Amino acid sequence: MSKVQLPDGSVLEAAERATVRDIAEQIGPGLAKAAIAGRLNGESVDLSTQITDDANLEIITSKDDEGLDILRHSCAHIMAEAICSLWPEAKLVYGPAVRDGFYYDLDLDEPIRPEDFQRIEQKMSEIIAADTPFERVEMSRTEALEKMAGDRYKSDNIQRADGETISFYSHGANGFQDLCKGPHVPSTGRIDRKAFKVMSVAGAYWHGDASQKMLQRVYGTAWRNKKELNEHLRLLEEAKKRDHRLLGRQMDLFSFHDEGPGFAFLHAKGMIIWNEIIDFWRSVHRKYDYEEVKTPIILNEELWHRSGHWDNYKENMYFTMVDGINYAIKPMNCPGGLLIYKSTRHSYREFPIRMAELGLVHRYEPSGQMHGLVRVRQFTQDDAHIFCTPEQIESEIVGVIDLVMELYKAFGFDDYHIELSTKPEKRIGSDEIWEVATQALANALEQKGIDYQLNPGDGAFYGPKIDFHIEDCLKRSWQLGTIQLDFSMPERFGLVYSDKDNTEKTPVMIHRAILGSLERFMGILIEHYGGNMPLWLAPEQMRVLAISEKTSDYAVDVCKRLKNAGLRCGVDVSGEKIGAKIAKTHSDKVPYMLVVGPKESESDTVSARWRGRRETTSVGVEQFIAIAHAKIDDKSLELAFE
RNA sequence: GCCAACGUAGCUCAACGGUAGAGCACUGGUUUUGUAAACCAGCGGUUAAGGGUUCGAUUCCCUUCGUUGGCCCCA
Repeated sequence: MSKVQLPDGSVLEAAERATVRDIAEQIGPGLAKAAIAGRLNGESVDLSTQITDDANLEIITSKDDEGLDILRHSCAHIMAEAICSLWPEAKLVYGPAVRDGFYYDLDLDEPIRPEDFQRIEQKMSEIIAADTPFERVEMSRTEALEKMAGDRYKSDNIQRADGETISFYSHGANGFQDLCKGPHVPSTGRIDRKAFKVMSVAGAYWHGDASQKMLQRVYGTAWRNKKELNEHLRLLEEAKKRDHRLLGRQMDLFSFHDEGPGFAFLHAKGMIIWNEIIDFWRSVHRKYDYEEVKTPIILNEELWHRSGHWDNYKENMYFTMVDGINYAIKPMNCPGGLLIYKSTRHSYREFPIRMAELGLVHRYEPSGQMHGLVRVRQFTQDDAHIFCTPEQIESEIVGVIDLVMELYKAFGFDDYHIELSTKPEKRIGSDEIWEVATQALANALEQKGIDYQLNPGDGAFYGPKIDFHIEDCLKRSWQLGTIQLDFSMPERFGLVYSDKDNTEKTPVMIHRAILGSLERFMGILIEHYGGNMPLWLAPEQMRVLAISEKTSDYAVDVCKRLKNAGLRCGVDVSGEKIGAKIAKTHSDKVPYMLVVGPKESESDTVSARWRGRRETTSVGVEQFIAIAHAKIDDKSLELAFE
């Protein structure tokens, strides 16, 4: 007889050889029916697991996130069986649950094609309909290795598994079995036949190692019921509409061409957004006491040998030759900044020197990496290099974090995560220096009370870094800002300053970018707003729409007055009907539509409606100008007035 | 870079071994319009590029380039 404590604190007596399922039944038949697995002393287990001792137990249903994960993981097994029955030569590698679904990696020479998905789904449906139980078999590691001898993937998985007990799960009439630590749903029928879908297939390296064989990774999605699946599919469709690549074309902001893969062409409207971002960026940097510099794009190759880029970054660089001399196209701005520093003598009294640069860099990216504006081969970094004394490091980093927060907040980004990346394999500088630098970054984060994720081995080659990441509409994570501490570069370049005691010392250098790449930032921003840019960023802030050509003159006049007031105003005096003009303006995502007819013409007003709203508001022209200016100055996200 | 798919008019997509089509956009005309798309006509393509198979290729095969989804990397 064991005592089982439930999450609410109550204690149940468990009968001899009682299973998790039995306890669920003791609690209530409804729960027993909904149960998927249990959490026994904090560990996830099958419903069939026996309770042998006093324990804490929680029943997991599909309502729990973990329950959903288990459901998806079981669905991955079902898909694996389906695929193996269609392609008996397929070797299974690894199939976990992931966000929104699951995948299974397979070694199979014949490519699985999207046309095959329906066949796979059909097979999965049959397996689910058969509703056979998932059965767990345990054995020792040695036995498991023997059992899987000849299967390099499963043998490898066994060797990597924790603990000495290795488990297999089987289900289905044909005895499909797979190495797995579980837990699983009690039987295949617990998956909703109408709530899963095979989504895509892609290549994936074994162990993520590019030198290993490429496997086929089949992605699927699975939900509690059909309604949730449909909602998920709908959200994917919605996300596609927010894709900056699509909006960039629709809104005429930028384009890409075969003549320059990975090099963005910014159109006139895109440049308006670009310049607004930069104007704001400059104003904030002035406030934080930064100076701005500009360094050349092409510099002698020798400089890059000195900086360590040649040894550590050559594969990502472009080179050129002029007058028989080798030059490199800069992939980073730091060496140029160092030369500026060196061009005059420096005293500790000047420190910290905060030298910002909107620097255009080129980095060679393998062709499969490019992605709209967020992954390009040429981009503008909102870079800065801070030269300071060791004592100033922490306060400078805190200052940069404050600046990051202020900039992100203005764009409405509250949802980002921070990573601290440490010493990589390819690096310059001593271990001791790395330790000090890494600690300084960690201290600053802790001082600000910021949660962060540790990324061992992911630092830049010259120092550890703090990165700021944000997600795009398809939930892909992108790095924006970065703060990198560097003790090595100043030494390599022989940077010095005169200290209080009149000795020469080497300054510390902090590299930082906040928006990261302006191209990427703009791409993320477009998705963030779904193309509906706030007034201060909108390429066309308002458009005057004439009811008919009879009021064209007034419309043109109003537009002119708004332009003279510094507003970005357009006018539509075409022969279209007013309904068509409104529809067009709306699809162009213009914040304000100002309709004018004879009535407005007489009273010097406009009939205003704003993006997303059908009602109109009559407002005087001068009054509207004042309202618009106020909203632009506030960087307001809200268009409504009245 | 690797695996897979895709590339047809400015955009979104048809046609799939037998003369390449539609909607939107654009141009001209009719309409003079009161709040989410009036009507008519016209313009627009060596079907990404190159090679091969074939009487004939947009369609089948190969190569290159580009794009998309992943993997590995990264701002």
